Amino acid sequence: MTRRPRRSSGRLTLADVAGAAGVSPITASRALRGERSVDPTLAARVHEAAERLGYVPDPAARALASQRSSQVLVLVPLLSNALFVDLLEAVHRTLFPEGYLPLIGVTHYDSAEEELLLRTYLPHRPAGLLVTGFDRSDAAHQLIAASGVPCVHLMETIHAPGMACVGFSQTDAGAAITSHLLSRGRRRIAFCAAQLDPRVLQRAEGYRRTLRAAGLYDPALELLSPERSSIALGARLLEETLQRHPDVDAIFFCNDDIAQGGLLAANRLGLAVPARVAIAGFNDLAGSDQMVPPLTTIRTPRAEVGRAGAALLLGLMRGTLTAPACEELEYELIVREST
Amino acid sequence: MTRRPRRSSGRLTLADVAGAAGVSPITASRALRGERSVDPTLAARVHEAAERLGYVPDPAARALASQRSSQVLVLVPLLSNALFVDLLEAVHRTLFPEGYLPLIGVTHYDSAEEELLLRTYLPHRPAGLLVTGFDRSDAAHQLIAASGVPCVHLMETIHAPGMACVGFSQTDAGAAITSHLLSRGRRRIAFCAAQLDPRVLQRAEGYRRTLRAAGLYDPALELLSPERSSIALGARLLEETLQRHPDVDAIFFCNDDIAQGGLLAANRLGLAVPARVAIAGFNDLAGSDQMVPPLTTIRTPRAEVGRAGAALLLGLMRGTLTAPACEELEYELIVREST
DNA sequence: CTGAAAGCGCTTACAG
DNA sequence: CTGAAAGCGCTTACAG
Repeated sequence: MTRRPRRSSGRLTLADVAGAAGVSPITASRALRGERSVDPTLAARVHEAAERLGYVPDPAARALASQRSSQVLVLVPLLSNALFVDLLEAVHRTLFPEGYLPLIGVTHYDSAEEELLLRTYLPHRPAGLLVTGFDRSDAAHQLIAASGVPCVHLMETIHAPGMACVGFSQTDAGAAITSHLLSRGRRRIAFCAAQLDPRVLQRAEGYRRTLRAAGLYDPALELLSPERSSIALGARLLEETLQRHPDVDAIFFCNDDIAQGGLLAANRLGLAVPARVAIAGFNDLAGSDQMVPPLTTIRTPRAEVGRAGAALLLGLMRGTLTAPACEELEYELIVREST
Repeated sequence: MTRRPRRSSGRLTLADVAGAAGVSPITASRALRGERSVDPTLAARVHEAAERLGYVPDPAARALASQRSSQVLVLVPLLSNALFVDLLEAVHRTLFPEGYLPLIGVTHYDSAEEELLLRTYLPHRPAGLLVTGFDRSDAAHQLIAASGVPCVHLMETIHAPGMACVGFSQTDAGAAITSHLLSRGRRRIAFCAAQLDPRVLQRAEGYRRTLRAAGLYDPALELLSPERSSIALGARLLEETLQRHPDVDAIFFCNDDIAQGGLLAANRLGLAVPARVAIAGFNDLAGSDQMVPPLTTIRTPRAEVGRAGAALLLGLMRGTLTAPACEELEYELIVREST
């Protein structure tokens, strides 16, 4: 019956485990963290004691002493785009089993919000950082660099030494679906976009490049809305496009949600798809295969981006990977009946 | 030019601020935390110094010393249901400005996963806990209770003293939409459901109660699938229902995503909605108003649940609220052209 | 209202 | 390979 210390939290500590195992706390600490400079017999005794007592290390104490927490900050623009949900799921599946805790931050495509999230979370000394794309404020860049926290950029690729990233070519993917529309004999191909984040603009570039090469580029056929992407907006974009340019015979929507909205508007207006107008989307989101007719789109490798990005970060955090790498993944054209 | 201490992290500490303000670290700590037992003049000097130096408290040190972090663990079943995204957004908007950091955990409707998340995050000593519903393993319940962390239950209400919750009556809402279908003259009303989580089963109860009261309940018209809810599944459920029971004249889908899928299937099959079959959903998710025809549904107050739940938790965490309360919010029947 | 001391539960850095 | 000491940067508990 020992007297309770003045400020004990009642929590089981490393000292308890060490005592039970008959070693010093430092040895127990080393054994539990898997440092291999520990006698296997002692290590086994420590593990057995920890197991038996139900010991769980205190993350706060660990973070304070080591200047590194086990959390990984993941910054995504939005949760309402299923794309990022798939990404986050893959990140979680990769990081969590390895002992890292993903911490989701939502920026709403707003660089001030992103900066605030960084300012708020960086003092927690996350073990790693996963961010979407490259487009952020200078202050945000500096915060990340100054923190020294390993960082991987997701969804886009770039050719810059020292930058770690995993993504795919948004531009090429935009070009691929435009080429597909051309191959279907379409000549007046419109581009409807929302949000206008960097990746959407890259898809626009792919569209322009392809149509210019075919001598069919007409800037008037681009309808770019800064509004948030939504099914309702897609409907409006289709209506507006066809009203202004009745000769349009195909529309490439920058994202499946507005494409679905456009398709539903066509259904409502009694416009035959693809006979009157072909419709293509981007991302292959849930429901696109259930539209009437099913939607042609680009299947983007977001789960793979999440997995590979997290794996890359794992290497950086553990120091097993020294040079930051950039991985470019494949997308896939999914041709369905809407084109 | 002081010599750098052995293990300094280079970080600005409370002692630096205190030194600059000419007070002791404890006084600086108290001033910064807004304790009011501090001379206003000194407090101002501390704030000024902190501001000038750009001091940011170390969350790990704070958590270790106070046995409480500023994170709030929020457990939701899924991120792929827009319902929970809206909930999380509202929680973030309420908690973040008050200095609390929401930490999202996804359970996938799996009690083992929920338990693991709890075991993993509870040692971080979150300031509060927000969980979805009441249905969890005994072990999970005990973990929560033993942690002593204030907890608010979201989305459902219950009559149990000591339980804090914010939700609405899923049963009544299910009854309301069923009544609406009856009022439209429908007599063979089917219920199609997926996921079968507690809240879906409560909606089923509302459906049964209403049809029994009308003398029109037929258990054969319930199609309950344990699969995850999806647009594709909704299509299958509609097809199966109408094939087995050609006399069905209305379907109440337990969630808008399967309702949208059912509606699209009806479009595909050329079934007139609502003439041949009326279709109703639940939750009023994005796109439901854009369907052809637009979908009748129940608008659930998930953002309000998130806001009120977080506000309740705030009171509990700060001790300004002593008795846990239960708040029941309103849902709204949205009648569109599909019924 | 203010402060010197102790402590939160770990890990680092230094010895051996 | 192992350990005693010191330290991470705060807050609590006790005095005054």
